[in-house]
Amino acid sequence: MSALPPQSVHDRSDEAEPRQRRSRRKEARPGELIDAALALFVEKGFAATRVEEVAARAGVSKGTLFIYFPSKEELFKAVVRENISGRFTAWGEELETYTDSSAELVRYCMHSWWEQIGMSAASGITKLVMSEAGMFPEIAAFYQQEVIEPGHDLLRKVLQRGIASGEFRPMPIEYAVYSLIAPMIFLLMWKHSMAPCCPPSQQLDPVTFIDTQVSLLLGGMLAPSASR
Amino acid sequence: MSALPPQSVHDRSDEAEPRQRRSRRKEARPGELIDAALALFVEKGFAATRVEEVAARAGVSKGTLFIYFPSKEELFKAVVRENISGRFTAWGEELETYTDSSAELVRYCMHSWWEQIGMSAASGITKLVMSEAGMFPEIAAFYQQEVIEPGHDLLRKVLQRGIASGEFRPMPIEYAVYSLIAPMIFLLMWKHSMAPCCPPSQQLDPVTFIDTQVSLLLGGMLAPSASR
Amino acid sequence: MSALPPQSVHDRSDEAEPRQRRSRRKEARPGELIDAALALFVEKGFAATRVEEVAARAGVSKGTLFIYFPSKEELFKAVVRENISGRFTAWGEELETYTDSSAELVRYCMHSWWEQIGMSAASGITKLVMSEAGMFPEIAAFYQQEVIEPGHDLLRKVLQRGIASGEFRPMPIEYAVYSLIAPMIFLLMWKHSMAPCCPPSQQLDPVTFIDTQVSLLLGGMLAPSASR
Amino acid sequence: MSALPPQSVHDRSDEAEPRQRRSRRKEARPGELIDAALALFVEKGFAATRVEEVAARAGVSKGTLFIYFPSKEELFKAVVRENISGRFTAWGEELETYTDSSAELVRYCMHSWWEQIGMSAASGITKLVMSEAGMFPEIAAFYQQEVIEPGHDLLRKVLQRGIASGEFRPMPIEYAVYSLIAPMIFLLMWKHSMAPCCPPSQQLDPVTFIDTQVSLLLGGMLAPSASR
DNA sequence: TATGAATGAGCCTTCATTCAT
DNA sequence: CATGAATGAAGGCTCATTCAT
Repeated sequence: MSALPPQSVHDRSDEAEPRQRRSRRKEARPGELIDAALALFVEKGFAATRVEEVAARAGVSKGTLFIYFPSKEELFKAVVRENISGRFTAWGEELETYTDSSAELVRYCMHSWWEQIGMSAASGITKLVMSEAGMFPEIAAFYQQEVIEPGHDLLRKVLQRGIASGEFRPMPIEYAVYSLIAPMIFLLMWKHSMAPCCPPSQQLDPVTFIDTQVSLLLGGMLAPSASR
Repeated sequence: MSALPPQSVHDRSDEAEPRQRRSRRKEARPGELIDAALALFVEKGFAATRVEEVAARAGVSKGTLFIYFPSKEELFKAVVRENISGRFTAWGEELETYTDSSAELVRYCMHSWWEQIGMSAASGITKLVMSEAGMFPEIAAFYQQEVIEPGHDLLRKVLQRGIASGEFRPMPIEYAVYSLIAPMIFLLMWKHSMAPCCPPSQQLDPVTFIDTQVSLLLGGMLAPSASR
Repeated sequence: MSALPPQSVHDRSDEAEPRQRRSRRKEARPGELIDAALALFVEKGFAATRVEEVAARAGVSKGTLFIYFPSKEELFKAVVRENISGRFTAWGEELETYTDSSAELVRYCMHSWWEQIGMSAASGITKLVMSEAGMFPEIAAFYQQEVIEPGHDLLRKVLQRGIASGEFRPMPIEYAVYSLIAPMIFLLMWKHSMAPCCPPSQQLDPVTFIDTQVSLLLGGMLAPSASR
Repeated sequence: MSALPPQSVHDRSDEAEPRQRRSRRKEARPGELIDAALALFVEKGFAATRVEEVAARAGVSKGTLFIYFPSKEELFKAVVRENISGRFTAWGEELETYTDSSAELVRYCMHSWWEQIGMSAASGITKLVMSEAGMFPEIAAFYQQEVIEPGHDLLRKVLQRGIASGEFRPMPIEYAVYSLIAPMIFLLMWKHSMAPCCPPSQQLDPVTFIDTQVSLLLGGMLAPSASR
């Protein structure tokens, strides 16, 4: 995990050198707007977010936003599109060369996903997409296709690897994959929905949650011979 | 309908006997409005749902809605309040008298929940609450307190029952409970968000999903001695 | 001309009895809005007229306008549609039974048109349509078809009547018709465009203008035998 | 270009020799902008024309336009000012030396006006001024003063010449002049408004129209003695 | 009590105008 | 001078809410 390529898909966090005002920013604008929009859409929902807020958060005026995005809706789509992790191919390659046990691989996948997606700002889009799916069915379908499906494929391979090696017992793969996806989706929804409204006593620690979850699931996946 | 297990929390679905139109409906109005609102809020979100639509779906005029609910926001709160299952106490009693194995109990809980909550019209409020949590933090907190917590307590007891009897191995109970909750929440979100946008090939069968999920988790919960 | 049926196509000028506020006005609203819109569109043009002004002039709020017309553009179309004179059929019948000379008939037509169209509030739509033709080609085509054409047909019949009776000499009828139309259109445009901006010394008296115009044209139309 | 009959007021149509790009164009800029603006204003109206379009059509950037014209309104005024024919003095001189009959002179004036004004790009300003008179009263008054009045004076002289020579009968001169102006204004309005929206079957041929119009009017102007 | 016409605050979007480069 | 990114006032349109009937 250490040597992995940089974090988030697009990185504009460092406002390091305030060089030439105009020209430099011009290229940065769309990204800054998308970041601002992501944060606000996730927090308040699409409808309740005013474009003026987004613009203000990106440090520009309302009009400027419309230079880069023809409408609020297109901004939304851009937010989703831009935050769709293309990391799956990288992960796919990582999987090919993985040498440890499949149980370890499952555990690694889950934690890795959390660290790279779940903890990043991009984590909000899943919540966003699920919340706004009713209003943007195409977006939801698109997300399903571009994010859920690839992730699903990756995990299927992981489980097949384990079954092929005899480490895992046979299982209904398609549903078992969802057993891995479900807690992660839950974690995201929780983080962005209930967590901010709950007292500290009821906060979930993601890493512990994932650990527990994986341990339990692996208990059901590992072949009896591979006793623990 | 009489001998059936307690259906939905409130039932106005059957327009069976059109007795006295006026009088009967008068009392039913708020409930009909809440049902209509629930359906629309879940489908389109709070902001994108017009009160006029809600009224129309309930068969009344826009003005009438405001006789029963002082504002759209209050309508929302009423929707959540009204759909909060008070079934937990009933389930609690059921648990006390349950005699089968704890593994069976877990399985029973999950399926029972799905049949009574997940499949009902009320299933949407969870999606609703999570989606709108950003806009209605009090509602989210309220939901957490009135629904999640009791459910959590119930499941905790189930697990403790298994551990106490030696059927389950020791485990971090709080997180293990979330291992049971997570897939159910995921299922709800899925049903109301992605499912309507996905091709048939990618639809989840809830029962199979729950089955697989429970089997895998139980694999991790059951004590080694209780080998399968 | 005195005994002619009522003036303007639709008459809402008399706010006589302020009976019941709500109900009575409801039916009057669209008409009041159309009248207000006509006046403002003619005066300032389509784009420079704010819907709020129209509403204010009709004595309602901005929102009310949109109850009756889905958009400013539809309001514009309604203004044109509503002001399209259906008087042509009545004139057509009048023509059939006319017994005086064709020269008199021509003169009568011109003055009659001025009194019934030119002087009415509806006179502005011609100016409006011509001014906005570039932005509303369909409207212009519609107007051409529903107003210009019927008027053209009527005048053609008048000229044919004169030629058939030998009162007029043969002439290129289509263009001769435009010789009658042109000064009337000019008069309208003038009234709504230049007149309000010109000093009194340069105002045209419509009746004198029409008189002169008709006299001159008839000079060219009358057969030589019918010497004056 | 030197020996040619006085074309349009300003001519930038021929991009013939692409000499020194920069320097030559620099001087031409305002004119190119005015031409572009004229075309667009006539086509779409003042309000519906975006300055950016004008700039683009003139091949410069939006900002450049504002170097030459302080505001869109000033651009409009410049368009009108620039297109005001100073040809009246030339025509006035032509009139002094004209030797043919006054009837011929009238005919000549009308056709000449059409060829030099009506057919040129500048023909649109009349339509423009009349359409936008409500929004730009000063412009309308200015136009009246600088264009209509001189033209009116010229035609008055023509008629007076005919009356003085006994060729024309006495007539109310001021209104008779408008009898000549009206069809020309109508023709312009028609060309720029209805014509583009009408089917070919209803197109007017300007020359035939003018011919017919003049013939008819002359019929009413010529003294009886001067029988045809 | 039920209705639905009316309201007006609010938001998205446009576009003339400015100004740093 | 030329550019085009940025601005922000203005205006079309929506919709929750009110209230006379």
